[in-house]
Amino acid sequence: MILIDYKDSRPIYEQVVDKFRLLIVNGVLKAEDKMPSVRTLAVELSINPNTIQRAYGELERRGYIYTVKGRGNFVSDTEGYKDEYRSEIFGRLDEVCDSAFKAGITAGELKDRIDKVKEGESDDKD
Amino acid sequence: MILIDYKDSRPIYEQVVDKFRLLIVNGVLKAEDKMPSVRTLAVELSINPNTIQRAYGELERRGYIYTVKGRGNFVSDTEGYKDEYRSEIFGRLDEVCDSAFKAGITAGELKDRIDKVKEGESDDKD
Amino acid sequence: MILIDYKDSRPIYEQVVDKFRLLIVNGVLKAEDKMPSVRTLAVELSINPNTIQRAYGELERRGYIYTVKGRGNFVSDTEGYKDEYRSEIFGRLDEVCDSAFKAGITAGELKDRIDKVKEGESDDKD
Amino acid sequence: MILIDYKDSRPIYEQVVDKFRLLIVNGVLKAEDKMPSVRTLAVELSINPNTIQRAYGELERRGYIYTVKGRGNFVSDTEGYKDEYRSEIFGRLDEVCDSAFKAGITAGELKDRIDKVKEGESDDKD
DNA sequence: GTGGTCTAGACCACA
DNA sequence: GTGGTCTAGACCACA
Repeated sequence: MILIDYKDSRPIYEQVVDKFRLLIVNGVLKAEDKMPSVRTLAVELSINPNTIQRAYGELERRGYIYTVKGRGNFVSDTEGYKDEYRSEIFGRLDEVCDSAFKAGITAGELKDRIDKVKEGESDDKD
Repeated sequence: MILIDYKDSRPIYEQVVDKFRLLIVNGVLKAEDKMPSVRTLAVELSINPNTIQRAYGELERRGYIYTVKGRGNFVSDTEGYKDEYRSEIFGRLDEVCDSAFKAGITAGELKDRIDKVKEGESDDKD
Repeated sequence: MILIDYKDSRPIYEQVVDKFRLLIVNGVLKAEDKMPSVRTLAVELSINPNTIQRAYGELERRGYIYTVKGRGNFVSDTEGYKDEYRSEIFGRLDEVCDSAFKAGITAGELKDRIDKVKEGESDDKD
Repeated sequence: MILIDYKDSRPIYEQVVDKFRLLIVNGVLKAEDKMPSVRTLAVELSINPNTIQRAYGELERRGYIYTVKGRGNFVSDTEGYKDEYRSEIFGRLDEVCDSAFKAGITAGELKDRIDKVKEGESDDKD
């Protein structure tokens, strides 16, 4: 369900947070779904439970999951977070555009690139 | 010329590297231009000279500047790096598209957004 | 009669204790009233019976209810506890005042606020 | 500067967070002041550095301090937080009033109590 | 010296 | 079994 990339310079707990966040905002994990237990996931990923704990703590703090003591962690109602995530993506796009225009790349070139990525995407599915 | 943001979580040396890199690839600093001396810049930014040294070392390692002993640091011929930087931006765009498509954002929506950013950009210049 | 909030960070048994305690000290449940049976309440709230048992044990320990073997749990004579509860509330008020004065809030501001809450209260009842 | 109460049921890291938070919102620690280093404070309080780290992380997340890598932690500009803290206190007062009115305590009794606390306060200073 | 991450392992509260 | 806290100790990046 989740894979750690040890070549990634980002800390492990952050990778775990991001992976689950994507699963949640993209609807793979749905509201009220049970998260894997801290210990289970720790064993599965060969990671220290403390590190998973930290990741789950972060996810809880950001509202993606909630904890019921003695029972485990569960996915929160996430509809609001989907919009937030869309805004975040558009924000990232804005930054790319900004850098691009400064570097003399035109809007047309950016749009062409989007089409290319879109095609690649469809190819994957075919 | 350069401003350090102490509340930015990225290390100072990295901020310095990035700022100069942008000035260079976007043509503000041109080939053979002299870089400010380590000491001067350190004083100007109230930063430890070791940190500037490290930033310059990194810029040299990546080919953006070169050192002449006893004379200082100079901007390299950067034409090649401009292409590299363009590729980097397109790479970032690819990642944004990827996230966007997974989140159900369409190519059309992305293109509309690009137009909006483009307009904002021109407004600034008017 | 009682609602559990799974997103509340407090343990479930504690929520149950507090809810009943309020019902008792505020006179909603009166001396000699029969408490719902452990099993009934467990089913009703979809909670582990052990958890209800623990809550009832705590309520008994603190004197709010008593157990008659084979017949169930009953509300104790609670007059004394009402005074105790009043003291508790005044104690909480003392703490708030303490924080308030340290933060530069005046007694007058606190009193005005009390009046506002009082008004809101009456409005609810009208 | 800070004292840990081992009889307090709240976790140590939370006590540390609260203590510093009060020092900051009540103006004892001012913007740009340097926080004690993680290690120093750990030794001083005979607490594991990890626990201090966690407390500082929480303070940073909530905006009270910021970290400069390799240099230490510093108090953020806190003017905004003072208002927030005042609101928090009034919120706590609201809850107390709520419980009080339900328990049959009158607004007048609450106000009298405030005056008493106020007097006690002044006595301390005399 | 300063903070950041992670592991190993213990102990506790809760269900 | 489930999460929460804490310690001891290591190793790393940054200034």
